[in-house]
Amino acid sequence: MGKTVVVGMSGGVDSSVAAYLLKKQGYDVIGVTMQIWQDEDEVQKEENGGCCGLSAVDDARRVATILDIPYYVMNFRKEFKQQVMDYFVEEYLHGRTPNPCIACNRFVKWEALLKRSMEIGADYIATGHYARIAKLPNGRYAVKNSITAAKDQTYALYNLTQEQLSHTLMPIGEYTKDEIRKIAVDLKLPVAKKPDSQDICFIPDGDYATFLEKTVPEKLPGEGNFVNSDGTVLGRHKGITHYTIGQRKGLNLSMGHPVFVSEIRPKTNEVVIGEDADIRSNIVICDHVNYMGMADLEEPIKALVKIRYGHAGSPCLLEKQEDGSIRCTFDEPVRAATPGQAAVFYDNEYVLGGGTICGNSKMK
RNA sequence: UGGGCUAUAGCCAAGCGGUAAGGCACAGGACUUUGACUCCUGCAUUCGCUGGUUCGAAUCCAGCUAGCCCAG
Repeated sequence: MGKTVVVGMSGGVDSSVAAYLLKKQGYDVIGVTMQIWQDEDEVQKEENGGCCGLSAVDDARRVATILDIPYYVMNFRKEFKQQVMDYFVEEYLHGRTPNPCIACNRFVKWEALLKRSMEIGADYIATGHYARIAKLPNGRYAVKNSITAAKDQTYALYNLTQEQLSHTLMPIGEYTKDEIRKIAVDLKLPVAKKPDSQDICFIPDGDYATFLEKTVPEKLPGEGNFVNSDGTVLGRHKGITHYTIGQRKGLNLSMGHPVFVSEIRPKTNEVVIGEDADIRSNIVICDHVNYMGMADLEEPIKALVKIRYGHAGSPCLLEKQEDGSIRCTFDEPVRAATPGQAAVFYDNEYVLGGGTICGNSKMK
């Protein structure tokens, strides 16, 4: 009897083809779409479909029918609200910049979906991520990069646990985006031409600041001062939730040359403005570390570290500190290491682990 | 009140008689399963105002207005 796998189907091309590939490989495939943020009575808006998009259910169901696999819709709104949306809001209120996709992957797409999938008798869950999973010689599971450098989603997956990885399949990682689209076209899947997802799925218009204003108007800190490193007031800002480290646009400060947000101070409600040089740092500290390809960090090691999605990665030395956090000392300064974002450690193509950036050499 | 200086887009700023550089900001687009960064495109029929000289003025002249500086 074949193994059973639940495929999280977003209604997009990638997860649709993932379901097809797994079926072709002999698995008993069950398609599941996770309802996470959209309201039932609000299912009509369609256009940009995030990874967990709006037309998700309709499209996924049609694909499931074509592939002739069982299909269910599961409700994860509660988990998504708590683990992703609430976290997202809280981070901004504390002057940090969250990455909701990472939280969603860890706690919703994997934790919650895996649990429920196991309950209905599945052996694995699978998604349409451009990444692979490997079991290393040391016995640990690690996310491995996609074969196509142009589309690599390992960064957003660093926070998965060994337990989760051991029950996960990622068939898409063996293909390029073009190949996936071609497969979809050949299968005549209705989602073959669907554009890639982008933006935060629960904020389709990308205007997260307005989202915060609607969600927690009473908690927003309000206007404050832009200051430079001397403390000189340069102007007024719209509230710290509107900014992130390294940001240039939207400051409305005409200094004659580009300036960037170099620090956010929630306590004084100040946004510090600096030069390009001011947002480069050699040392980045991260906590809430998740060990993946390595079980722990006993001795300092060299690694490639990405400090944001799409970052090529920079060489640095990783050292574990007494409190369990990890200090990354980069060979060359990195730009705009931002608290709340993730630092993900790589050994060539494998993810060794990662953590949440909590500070850099420009901060005390 | 005398004397001097300066007035060019939201900000800074070239221009010096031949038909308005550039930077910043801003807007739109590209890129992107987070926020950013980056890249591309756009952005003064007009030079404080009113007249004059000239084939032709932001550029020269006069007056007016405003701001700055020095005298008092």
